[in-house]
Amino acid sequence: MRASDMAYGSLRADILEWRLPPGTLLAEVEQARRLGISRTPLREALSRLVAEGLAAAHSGRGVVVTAVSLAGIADLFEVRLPLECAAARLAAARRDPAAFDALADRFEAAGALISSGGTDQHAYYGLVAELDAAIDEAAANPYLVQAQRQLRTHLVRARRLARDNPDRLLASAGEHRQIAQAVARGNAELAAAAVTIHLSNSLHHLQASVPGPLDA
Amino acid sequence: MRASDMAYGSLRADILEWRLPPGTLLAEVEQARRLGISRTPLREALSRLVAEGLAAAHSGRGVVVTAVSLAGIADLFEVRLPLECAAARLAAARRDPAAFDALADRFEAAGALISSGGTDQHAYYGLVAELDAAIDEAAANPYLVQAQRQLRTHLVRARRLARDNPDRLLASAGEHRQIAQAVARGNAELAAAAVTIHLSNSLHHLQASVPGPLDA
DNA sequence: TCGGGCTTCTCTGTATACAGGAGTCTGCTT
DNA sequence: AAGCAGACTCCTGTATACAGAGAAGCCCGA
Repeated sequence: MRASDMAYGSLRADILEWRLPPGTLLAEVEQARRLGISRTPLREALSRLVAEGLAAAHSGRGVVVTAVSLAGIADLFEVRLPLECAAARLAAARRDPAAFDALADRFEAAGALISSGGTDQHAYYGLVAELDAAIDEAAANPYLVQAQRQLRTHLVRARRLARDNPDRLLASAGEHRQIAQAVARGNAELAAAAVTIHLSNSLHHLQASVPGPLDA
Repeated sequence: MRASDMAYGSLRADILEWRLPPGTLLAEVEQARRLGISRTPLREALSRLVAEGLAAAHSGRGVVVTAVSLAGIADLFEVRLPLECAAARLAAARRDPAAFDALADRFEAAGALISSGGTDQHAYYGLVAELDAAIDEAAANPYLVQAQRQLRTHLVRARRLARDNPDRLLASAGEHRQIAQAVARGNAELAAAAVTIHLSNSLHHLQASVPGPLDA
């Protein structure tokens, strides 16, 4: 493992999990010392974060962790909607039915688990990530995967703006189950519709649960 | 201007204009000497190219300019279609009518110029880039702009696979005029339809004019 | 003659040293 | 007291030196 890859992964995780909140100044010498590496690989990691949009080069003063705002989330979903729909359509056309049937079953089980109160949020988001990965794999389009990766990165950070309650998690599980089922059946339009519903509900929940625009 | 920015721009232009054809090995010391800079800023430029998908890190042997294939172009357009449609819809909703009316007029003039034989391909592609930029600006969505920038980068390279003939250029000018007009009128669905037609024709032309899959 | 292993060489990955510039603080002037 | 100018300081941007890893070539053995 290269030191720059390690630094990139570490910083990226720290930003995504809000250990490095928006507005944090990432000084080169400080971060290099913190991670136990030299400035050279750290600079490469920082440039990758900047390219990804997780940090911005604050001219002359180093790079700063970018802000997350309500307006930004709306923009994010404006792009996610057509892209996720396209991915779902392609996946429906090229999928392996068994894989998505299995995912649909697991979302049904997750829904039952949530209703019974045994909510494991971390595990649930892992399952969502599995569905995303399965759709990406079925869509088999590297350009699509790259674009999705960028957007999902920002989504992970935006999630922390909202308090996830069991009701929303239960509804989300049902929506994801619908998506997986539609893809499993090879019904592209149904899959796109299910994605549209899910993203619409997801955005609405996010906007409703954030008190005001949070800049930092 | 930073040396790394200069190197990035120079290498990017060289790759896009096929002065560095697919498969070219970009050795650090060689390129650094060619550009008259040190390895440090050159490495930053290379990492940006890799992140952009224009080059790939060939483990242990440096980075190599990525290939352009027919299958890759089909993938590219699979993503471009929903994204350009979304951009056109947003632009139609938020546009400044005068700007797009002016662009429509310029495409009409460009069409007349092409029919009369005075084709200036370079200037025409510049006009297309202006329309793209105007749509981006009107859509006012940074995530969309970033995704589009990535895709259009690869498109520029793919264009060189096809021989542009005056007939196709004339048709393209008409299609772009339709897009600009639809956006100017604020008709989102019409704009999306015009984009769909243009991309479909564009892809068909590309696929028809390439003899076989070109890997390198 | 062909294949495998070893050696060597080159190239990447990393660390560090140096220079230029931007920001800030302080002191002076009005 | 407030504003401006100058200098200082820290931080980024760049160059270079060094080490380790991978690849290629060569030699030896079968």
